[in-house]
Amino acid sequence: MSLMTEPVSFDSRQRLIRAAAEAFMEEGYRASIDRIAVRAGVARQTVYNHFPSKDDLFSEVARVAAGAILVSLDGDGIDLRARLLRFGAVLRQRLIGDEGLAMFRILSAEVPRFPALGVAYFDKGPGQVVRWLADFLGRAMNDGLLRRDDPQFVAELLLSMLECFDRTRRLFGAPLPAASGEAERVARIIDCFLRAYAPEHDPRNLS
Amino acid sequence: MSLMTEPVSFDSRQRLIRAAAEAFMEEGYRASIDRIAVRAGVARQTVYNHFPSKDDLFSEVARVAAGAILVSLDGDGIDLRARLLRFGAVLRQRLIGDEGLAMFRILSAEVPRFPALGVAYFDKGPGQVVRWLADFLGRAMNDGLLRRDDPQFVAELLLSMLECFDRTRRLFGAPLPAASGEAERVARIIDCFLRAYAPEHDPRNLS
DNA sequence: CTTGGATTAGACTGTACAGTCTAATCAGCC
DNA sequence: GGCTGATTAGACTGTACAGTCTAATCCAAG
Repeated sequence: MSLMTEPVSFDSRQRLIRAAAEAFMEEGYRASIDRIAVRAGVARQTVYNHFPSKDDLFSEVARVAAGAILVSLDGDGIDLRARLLRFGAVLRQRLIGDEGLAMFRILSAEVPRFPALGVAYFDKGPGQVVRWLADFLGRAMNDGLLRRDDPQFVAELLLSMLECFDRTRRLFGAPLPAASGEAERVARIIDCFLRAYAPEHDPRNLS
Repeated sequence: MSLMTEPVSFDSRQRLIRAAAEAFMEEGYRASIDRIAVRAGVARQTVYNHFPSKDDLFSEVARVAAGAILVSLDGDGIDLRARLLRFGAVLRQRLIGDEGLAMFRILSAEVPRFPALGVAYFDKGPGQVVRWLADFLGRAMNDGLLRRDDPQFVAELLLSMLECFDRTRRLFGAPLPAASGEAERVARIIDCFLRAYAPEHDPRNLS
């Protein structure tokens, strides 16, 4: 998590942001400027040289964090299921990994005091993932690989399926369901999704 | 916010808990004992007559909140789809309604400081809903109304589908997808679920 | 009326913190 | 060397707050 010590004051700004992120993730907004400064190996005044206030530092941390949850859908040449499996596995790391979880905690808690920040974060982070996924799924529908439906809705549905209650569980510190490894869980979810969105070719269809 | 003035000191404990819940939902853990007391129409010392510390008051609020998110699956006599629709609609009120959202925000943020509380909340609230739903779905599987699978997994999957990214969206203050009313959204989700979990060979359970 | 438990306002303590200010120091660069 | 801008430690201010204490007051039940 922490970078090895670089030449002090190479770029204290980056180290500050990183240290602040860690501190906020551990302590929430309670993390004091002093502790953040110590963590960054920097004087308190230096913090204020870079950021006018704690709120500004926090906003900067959130901005960086938004980029950190992006998951691409790269993977030409492999089939739909394999691509979704890969996507799902990475997405779940982002959603229920320690770092993503901690960021989610503090951001969702503080958003009421930073409304604009909340929207911006959503838009550059989770919202962006939805857009990419919707785009991807829309193309798969056009290729006849998936049942036709509103891609945005389907993307959101798939994302929540992948989350599969595990984020809630982990947020409250409840143990994850004993069973089977991550990979298997992702596979079960994706297969369930593909069953629901199989192309309509076969005789019976509802709609 | 305030209930009509009851005979003062009828049961200041209940009024305190309610006031504290409102204050915590608005301000997070920042809500001060003083403001909570004012809100309850009570002296600060009275708060300490009932709860040894702010943390204890907070824990009590969380305990009450856990019970408030429960959703039953009552509804004998109507078919599976109708029951799920009803369940889904109520569940979504709990998940993405203002109150549930605010509680989720503060609880998930504070859980790291109250690990036992987090687990207890999960167990009496969300965890209980999962158990009920798993039980219900398990019975539907036995009745041949649903494809056979691990009921716990399916319950969790259905819950996350119902949440459908809307909680995340609302947590960050992003607008809900313009489209169609709640009822239609629930129906789309439930129908998608029923498609994925139609009995394997004889799909005969939609209205 | 009297008594006892709950309640009240308000003063008080100690702590944590954001943010400012200053004077000294360090770094690279001419 | 000497200049410049960033950095440093530490003192300082003002505020918010949890929690305690006290002395007065209310209220219900005997």
